[in-house]
Amino acid sequence: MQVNDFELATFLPYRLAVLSERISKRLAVYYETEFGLSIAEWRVLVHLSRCPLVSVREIHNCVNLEKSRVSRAVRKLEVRKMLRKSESAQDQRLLNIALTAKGRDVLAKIVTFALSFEKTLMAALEQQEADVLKSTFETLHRVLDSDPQAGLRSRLDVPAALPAKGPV
Amino acid sequence: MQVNDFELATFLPYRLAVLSERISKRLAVYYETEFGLSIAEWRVLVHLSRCPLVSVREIHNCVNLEKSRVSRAVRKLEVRKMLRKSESAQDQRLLNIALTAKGRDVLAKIVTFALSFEKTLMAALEQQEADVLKSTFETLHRVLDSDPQAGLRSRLDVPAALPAKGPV
DNA sequence: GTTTAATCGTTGCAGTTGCAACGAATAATG
DNA sequence: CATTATTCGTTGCAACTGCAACGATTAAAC
Repeated sequence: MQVNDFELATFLPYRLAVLSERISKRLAVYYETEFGLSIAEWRVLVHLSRCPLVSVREIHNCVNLEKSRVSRAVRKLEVRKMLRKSESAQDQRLLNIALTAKGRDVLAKIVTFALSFEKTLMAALEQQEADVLKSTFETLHRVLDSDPQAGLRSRLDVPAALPAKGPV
Repeated sequence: MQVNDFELATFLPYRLAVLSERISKRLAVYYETEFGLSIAEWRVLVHLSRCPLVSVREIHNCVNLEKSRVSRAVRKLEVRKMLRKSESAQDQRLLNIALTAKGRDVLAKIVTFALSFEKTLMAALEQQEADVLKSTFETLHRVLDSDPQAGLRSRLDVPAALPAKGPV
């Protein structure tokens, strides 16, 4: 193997990383300048809109964030009154985290922008391209699923059809 | 727009980020445990194998890394004797950065692994999927190219066919 | 030729990150 | 019941990050 044969510009992991970062940063420009939120905080808000009363661990298991990162994002969102923390009655180790009205308002605005941004991206693709892209994500994830050295896939990233037994 | 209609799991920027991170981390497991390298250092090494005598700025322009990140990666690689720094004769602001034999050896091993890893990923895709994926990357980049709020695309990430006038 | 502007690589700084370890609470074991 | 394991959310810490500013060098402007 000649080292010089290697082309970073066509190397799949690199291409994915560059595109992904560029897209994420464009979105972040919006919610950072508009609401001073980080990507972790944005993901936490989104998860709370689907799951109204959840623990730190559950968020961690669902949105691909380290639990310490979730913990810190939650604290910041609490300080800014976008969510409320209370302790679970059944299990005092757990937190019940829930959106406030303010959190819901902010999230609604970001979601509106996020969807229109996504629409702009997808509009540039042929229908067939969009379909292939979707199935490609799953195919590549499956390759990693069978690689013991690869990290695990978050529950939410596994298509609902797949076996999803028990709680997160 | 109902906030609850928003599904993170099918949101393109999120899906891209999750997949990209999972793939990059799998690769990093190799070069971190084997050679103690970071992703920035790995990209610097790769670039040097194509461009034997380059400056910090040139690496920065080519591999999507902040110049301070490049500067620090270069220093670490120099300490570990994988590259050599010398100052340019024509312009004393510039550095001439070049791989050492050791750097070439280490890089060759990583490249071997990287290519076989990429092959494993691509082998799971139909030929048509692979082609579509490639064009999809370019299509999405072009959408961002026309968005003034999006970051610029690095030179190396623009297909050679596109106008590439003048030095980086 | 002198002054001003631009570019080079580096670094100070403040904020963020992941990891490991922690105390508190619950579950499992004997 | 008592003891041991496990799980919860948090935090200390060291490493990393991006940004802005820096001195040094070169280019541009006048």
